[in-house]
Amino acid sequence: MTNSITSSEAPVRVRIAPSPTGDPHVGTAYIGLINYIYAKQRNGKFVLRIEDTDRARFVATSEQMIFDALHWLGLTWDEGPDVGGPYGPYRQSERTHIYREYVDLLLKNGTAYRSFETPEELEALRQRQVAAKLPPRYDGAHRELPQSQVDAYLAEGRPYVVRMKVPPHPGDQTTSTSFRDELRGEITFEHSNVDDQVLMKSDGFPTYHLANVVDDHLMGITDVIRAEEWISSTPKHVLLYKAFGWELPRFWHMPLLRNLDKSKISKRKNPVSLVYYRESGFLPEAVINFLGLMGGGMPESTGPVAEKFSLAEMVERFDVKNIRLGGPVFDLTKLKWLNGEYLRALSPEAFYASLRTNILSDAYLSQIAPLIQSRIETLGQFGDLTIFFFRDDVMPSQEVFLPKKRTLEETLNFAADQLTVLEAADWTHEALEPALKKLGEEKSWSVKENFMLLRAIITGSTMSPPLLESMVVFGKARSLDRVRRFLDAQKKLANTKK
RNA sequence: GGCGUUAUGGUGUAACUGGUUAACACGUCGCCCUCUCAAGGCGAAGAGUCCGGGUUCGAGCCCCGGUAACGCUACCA
Repeated sequence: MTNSITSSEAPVRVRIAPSPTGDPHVGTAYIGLINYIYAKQRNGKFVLRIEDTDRARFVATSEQMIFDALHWLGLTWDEGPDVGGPYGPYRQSERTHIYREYVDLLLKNGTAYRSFETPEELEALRQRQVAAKLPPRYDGAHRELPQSQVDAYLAEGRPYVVRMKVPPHPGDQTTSTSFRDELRGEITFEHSNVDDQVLMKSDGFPTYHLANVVDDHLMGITDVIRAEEWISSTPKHVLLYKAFGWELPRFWHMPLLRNLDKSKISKRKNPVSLVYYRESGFLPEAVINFLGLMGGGMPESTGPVAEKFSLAEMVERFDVKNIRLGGPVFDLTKLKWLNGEYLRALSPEAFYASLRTNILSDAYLSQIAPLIQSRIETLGQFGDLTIFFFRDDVMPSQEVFLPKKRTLEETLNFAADQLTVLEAADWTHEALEPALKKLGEEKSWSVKENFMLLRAIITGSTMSPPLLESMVVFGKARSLDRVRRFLDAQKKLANTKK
């Protein structure tokens, strides 16, 4: 079967739909950039929608950080939770009544069903399938549950999820779904490879798949431009559009940004937080320019000049036809060069102003000053104690970070544990202290050893202003990156010694 | 394992509807400039286009078959 394509006359409406689960991600900026350009070039609308349906991973401060980061890059949206618009609300947690309504629709027309298994039962099923070398998939046990049974379960208040009934079924005998990816052509999936996806979780929140399709339709989205990782999910989405009887948007799947080793870009191997880039002193122009280099899109470039362009120039000259599908490596080396180019191009006044707003801001310095006031005898010593706030290459030697009574291996393992704790923690003194101490107790590391190791990693020294206060001022993104870079460097060191 | 996607120097990209020794940028190395380090200038090395077939006078571009990498395979997005 082939599905019809949205008529090209419809006014273009695109969107990005980040999840507020942590720091704003460089991948969000990348997809945001492409969407922004696409909309601007066609006089379309660019929508920002917050996909906060995952309660477990929700981070309260994340949404504002996403707004700030995108604004920092100069990407502005026409509709969104903060600016409103005719298709709101733009926060999925405020639309749950809508999803419920549409799920009922599917339940009624026989394209979805309730499934009453517990997570444990599903896990057991999965284990059995994996053991038998079968593809792990829902077995459809509750697909055709008798109505009496469903009513009985419902009456006893048994929790359930709603699943999509992937054809073939009485209302739809098709065995495969094809859709057009605008960058790749037709892609086909056999239904035997499409799982009966959960559409609504037992907590009443929709999954991405349901919320996404419902919102895209209700918000009049004409072009879904998203990352390649969604290709495998697209048949589910197409099936949903079909179940609702809705017209399909165009699908564009952009290549995935990669680490140096070609895996999907990840915080373990690359700074991915936009906050990190801002706080480390990258200019938004450079970041945008660099992102624009990823995956092509700009016309043939054969000179040093052609590789440097502004957001406005991208809107002018970017062409989706030029997009390359190989996953581009997000290589900091080139970004740094580009950033240097932009820095050098600044007037001395602008450069100084940038320094003052980004690195030497009053806000930042006034937080640092109290940390060292009682620790210095002349103002001239300010730099001695605070240099780690302003350096990029802090890397303690083994004699600095390794506790006397610990082996290298257990120390690095503990540092990795610290990283895990820090990643999950709210970035306040009140939250960090107990979290770290708890870890120390669990692993039998004294408070002194515990904090000293982290101090060494963050400050590069065994002597510093109060650690936790310093980390709070230094910021989560950069602190975490410092720990990750430390672990990474130690790992490489160990490998070269072998 | 299954399904899907992708494949040009170390990295990002270029190469008109197949047409000369595969181009540019980053990085690397060398030289110049210079009190140092950058920046800047000049130059060099580095791919024969994942592999194997085929079509063609001619293939990075077309066809077939492999391989590898990556993604998905959650009541995460």
